[in-house]
Amino acid sequence: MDRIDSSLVALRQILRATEIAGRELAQQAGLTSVQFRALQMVGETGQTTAKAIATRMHVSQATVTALVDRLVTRECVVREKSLEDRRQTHIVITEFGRQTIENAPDPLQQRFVRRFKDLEDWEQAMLVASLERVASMLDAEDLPAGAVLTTGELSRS
Amino acid sequence: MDRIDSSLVALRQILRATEIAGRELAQQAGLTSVQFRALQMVGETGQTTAKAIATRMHVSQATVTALVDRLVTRECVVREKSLEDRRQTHIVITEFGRQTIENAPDPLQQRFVRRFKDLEDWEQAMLVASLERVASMLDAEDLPAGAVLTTGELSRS
DNA sequence: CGTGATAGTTTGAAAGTCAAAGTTTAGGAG
DNA sequence: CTCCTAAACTTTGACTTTCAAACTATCACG
Repeated sequence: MDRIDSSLVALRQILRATEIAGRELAQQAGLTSVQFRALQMVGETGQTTAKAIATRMHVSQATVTALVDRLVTRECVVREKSLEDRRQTHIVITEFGRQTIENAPDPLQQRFVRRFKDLEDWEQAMLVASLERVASMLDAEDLPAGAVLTTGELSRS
Repeated sequence: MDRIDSSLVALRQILRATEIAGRELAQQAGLTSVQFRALQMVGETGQTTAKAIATRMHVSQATVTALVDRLVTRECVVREKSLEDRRQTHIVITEFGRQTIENAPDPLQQRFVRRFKDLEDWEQAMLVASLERVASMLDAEDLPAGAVLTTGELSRS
């Protein structure tokens, strides 16, 4: 069955393109991709907790501590003790951090969106249906996923 | 335009599922995902050169040297000076390395393939067309990509 | 035989990652 | 009110990935 190969190859290409774009994106922003991903999360709401980042990135809290240390050094975020629950630390994005995100264009996503808009109506519908189908075939459909196209690194879980 | 969001979300889910599966896969094999990827490449043909791995993984040769060092330590591969061109070193997979690959099932890919086979003919055709379409929209269609579903980490390029 | 390009290794440094142990705070049982 | 457990975080120590730059060994060509 050759279609299986075709589909796997296409899927792999999509993954690779995203991976490479992620590198460039982060590099352009002067951060590593991991740092950039974390910063994006903070940026979504303006502030979060270390725990939330750890959970979303599937990484330990210790890792997040180290990661946030670096974002603090780069003045993209600041730590603020929570007043409600003093065990928590709010990670708050700085103006500089916000600009870093904004000034980092995502050529990959832009390209995709631009081309998607150019498609015929039925084509758009087909693509959405297909992508959702594939996601469900990977048992991915219930994973939380913001509408942001950024790959992350790997390592143990 | 809501379809754009839907498509990006689905795409992101696919990426995440792959990412997570990659971690588990490598972990099960007792290697890191980077090591596993490299081992897979060696396994494809039984042997390669450091340069080839570096090129395919988009990392520097120095990185590959370090990586291969670990695969050698774990007895998954051995280094052999090339006889034709003595500058080259062939990275050759060992029996143990081969077993490591074989014993590491890829649940994600298997799941996908299994479900893909269950689809109606027209659905398969649609999925392939859609995936290839998306790949081309990401300018990914000319990237070399084996028919293997594994994500890689990131970092600078 | 030089001389420049190629393939790899070494070295030193930054970053991501975790487990395990430690700190501080919250919240409930008594 | 006190004590104990759980939760949120940090610290420490160790490993891996990654690179740039410097170095070694070889090839290939004039």
